[in-house]
Amino acid sequence: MKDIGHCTTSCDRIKDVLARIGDKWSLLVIIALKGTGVMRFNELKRHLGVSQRMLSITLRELERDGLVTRTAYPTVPPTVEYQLTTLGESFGMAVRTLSQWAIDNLDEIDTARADYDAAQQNA
Amino acid sequence: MKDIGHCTTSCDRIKDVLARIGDKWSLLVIIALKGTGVMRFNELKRHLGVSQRMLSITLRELERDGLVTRTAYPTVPPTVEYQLTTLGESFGMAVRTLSQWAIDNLDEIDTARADYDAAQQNA
DNA sequence: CATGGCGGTTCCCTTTTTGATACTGGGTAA
DNA sequence: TTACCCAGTATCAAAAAGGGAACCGCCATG
Repeated sequence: MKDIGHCTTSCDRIKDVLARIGDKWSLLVIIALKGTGVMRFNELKRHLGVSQRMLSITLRELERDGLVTRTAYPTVPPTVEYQLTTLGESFGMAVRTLSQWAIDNLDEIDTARADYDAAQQNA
Repeated sequence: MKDIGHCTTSCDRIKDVLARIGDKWSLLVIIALKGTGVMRFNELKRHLGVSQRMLSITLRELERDGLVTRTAYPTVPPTVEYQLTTLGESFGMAVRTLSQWAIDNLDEIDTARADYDAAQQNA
């Protein structure tokens, strides 16, 4: 019998949502779209340095979750544009808080990490 | 020659910090400690439903990054307490924005997902 | 004619991550 | 005596994530 976490109120929901949109590429796509507004597939690919396979999967999931819209124009060569939905924008705001914190505090983390490693080496 | 992303200003830093503290267990530990104040190892383990291996790794990284403190008391059986540092508290604030968004919008994501799947099945 | 670009999908292979299990050691409760 | 608890560590197996290349149709360019 497994020990099921006693965190039914919010922990499980957070776990759920993190499992869905908490991966690296999803967050980076959201951030990119939030900054640029609308982007095409290969534009995102070059911008993020992500493989087309991962980008394809990531965008499909984000569209499925209602965070981005996909608009295809029947041109040759094909043109497909991605942009955030209202829900996606709202998520982008929350992500922005996190990424801003990251930018502001990365140096402090680096320092703490160096200190820790130095202390470990002496021990 | 690989295509190196043109996102040198903030994208790489965000990528860095997400690689460090953006994983599921780190975020959940931060949230748990933020809510409870101080917790012991097995207390966290039971609360989150995480394997001891992952919890051990996660806590060591969080301590290394200066986000949590680890205090061991030489009792028998051993007692080890974890709590957020000031930096960890500050990170907790940013995480809280994200987790609150998760709680508020998970239903909407579920709906969008169901709609998408239904539309796919008809196609 | 051959090549390249767009926006993907599919297959294969490698790397990374994660979970489960067993072990430590000493005190304490059954 | 036997079993359990805490706070881990070490090891192995399974699963997931991710990269690379090949392929699609179709048009423009060299």
